[in-house]
Amino acid sequence: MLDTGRNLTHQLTHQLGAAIVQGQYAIDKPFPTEAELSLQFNISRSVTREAVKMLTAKGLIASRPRQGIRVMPSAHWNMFDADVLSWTLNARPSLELLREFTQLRMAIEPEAAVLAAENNKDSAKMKAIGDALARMKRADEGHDDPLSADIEFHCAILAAGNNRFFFQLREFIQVALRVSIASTNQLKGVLTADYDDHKRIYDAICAGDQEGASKAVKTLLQEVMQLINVSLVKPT
Amino acid sequence: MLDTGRNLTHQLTHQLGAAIVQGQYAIDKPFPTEAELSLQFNISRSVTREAVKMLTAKGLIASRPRQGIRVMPSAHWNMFDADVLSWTLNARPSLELLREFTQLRMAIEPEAAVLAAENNKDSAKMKAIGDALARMKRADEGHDDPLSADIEFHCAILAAGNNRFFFQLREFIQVALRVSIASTNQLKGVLTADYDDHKRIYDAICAGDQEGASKAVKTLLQEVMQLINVSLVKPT
DNA sequence: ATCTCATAAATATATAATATAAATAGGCTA
DNA sequence: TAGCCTATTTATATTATATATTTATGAGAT
Repeated sequence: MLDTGRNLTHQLTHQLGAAIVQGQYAIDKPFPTEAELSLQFNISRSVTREAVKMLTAKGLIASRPRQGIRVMPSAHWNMFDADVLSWTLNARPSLELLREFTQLRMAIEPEAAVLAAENNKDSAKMKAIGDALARMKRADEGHDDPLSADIEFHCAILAAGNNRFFFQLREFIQVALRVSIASTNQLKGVLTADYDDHKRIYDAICAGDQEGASKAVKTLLQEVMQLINVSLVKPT
Repeated sequence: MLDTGRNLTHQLTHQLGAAIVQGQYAIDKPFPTEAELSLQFNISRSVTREAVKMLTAKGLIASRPRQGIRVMPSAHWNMFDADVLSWTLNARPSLELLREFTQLRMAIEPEAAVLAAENNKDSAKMKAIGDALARMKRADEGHDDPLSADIEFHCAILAAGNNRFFFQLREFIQVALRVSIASTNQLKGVLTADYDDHKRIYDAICAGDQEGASKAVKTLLQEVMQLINVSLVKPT
């Protein structure tokens, strides 16, 4: 136990973070004090405090003298933090959460494609999208990992828009796609996303066709959403 | 110095976080070591380490033995963390960043309105939107704060959609709207946003008119964007 | 009885001293 | 030149102790 990660603080952070997100410490039930955690994990007080501070920074807990540490309501958790997201997806790999994630994608990605199309003069960024598309083709022929190629394609679009907020969402999308698909491999269809659908997006962006790019992304995501909804109604 | 915030660790975290985001520590220039920071702020090693861990959790820095602490490239900063966002906006209250933020809103908020319209049976959440709208009317007559009412309205829509990710964005939108408008009060027009524009959004959501709700939000945000673009081209 | 104020207890906060481990740079050897 | 020591730097980790903050308790006054 406690031996994944770079150092003790990180290990404890991940262990506690995962446990909290998993609901192991209910919001009303008492959370262990610093002293108890140190004892329980056989670890020094400083390490415990540092881990507590990291989880505090991510919005999972808060601590005050005399009151101890308490778990914050999940509304306060920073879901856009890659760690928190990955703990959440691993703890409860529910189709419901996957649906919510896809709804977010349906907001973000069409607009990201619009921004990319607006910025289609930046040849380096266009090339990055094209390269990812090429990887997808190679993956179709069995010479590359289809999931990685797919993720890279969507991230390249997010990066192409000259917008720091969209750029930042790459890691988020990356983690969510990888984790959620890994844990719900029943949705195999998402993996083998059509090359042609993606090529349509790429072509529209390169042509500077904002409306077309947006539409093409929406079409793709609606297919994903439909798959999820079918699975939600009639779970296998 | 160092007396805002709950405890020493938080104070140091905010001070260093703001300084980093402000570019006070360039990414290539050496960052002070733990020992130097402790000396410089006349503070114990533990407090320094805890602050470093909090900033690490937010993606601003990373630390390794022998190498010390280094500032991460800004692409790695967790911009969706309320602290990081507020430091950034306060450090560089640029119209450019405001434009990027509004582009993000144009992705998020129309879809949020769609989800809210989809979920229009939840009377408590509909009431929350209605209450915020009422506050806006009162603000128009000078009996309430127009900015707070405006923010509350948009956050109520984000909360109405039964989607954890959109819900999480409330704090983000809240901070960004408050800070950016506070520092760019030249855009007074954003403050006195038309009551009628907002009422149209509310009505469409209540009626379950997804398309109409989306359109109404887009119209509102396009006005904001136009104002920003005008200011960007011809700064006052 | 109820209110107020002092006291006590619990817990995080903060400091300090010391030891260990990891990573790098530089020099040494082959 | 390549590979291997060795020294050094720096974060990492432990431990002991002291302080501050908040809540609960109880005594005394009204």
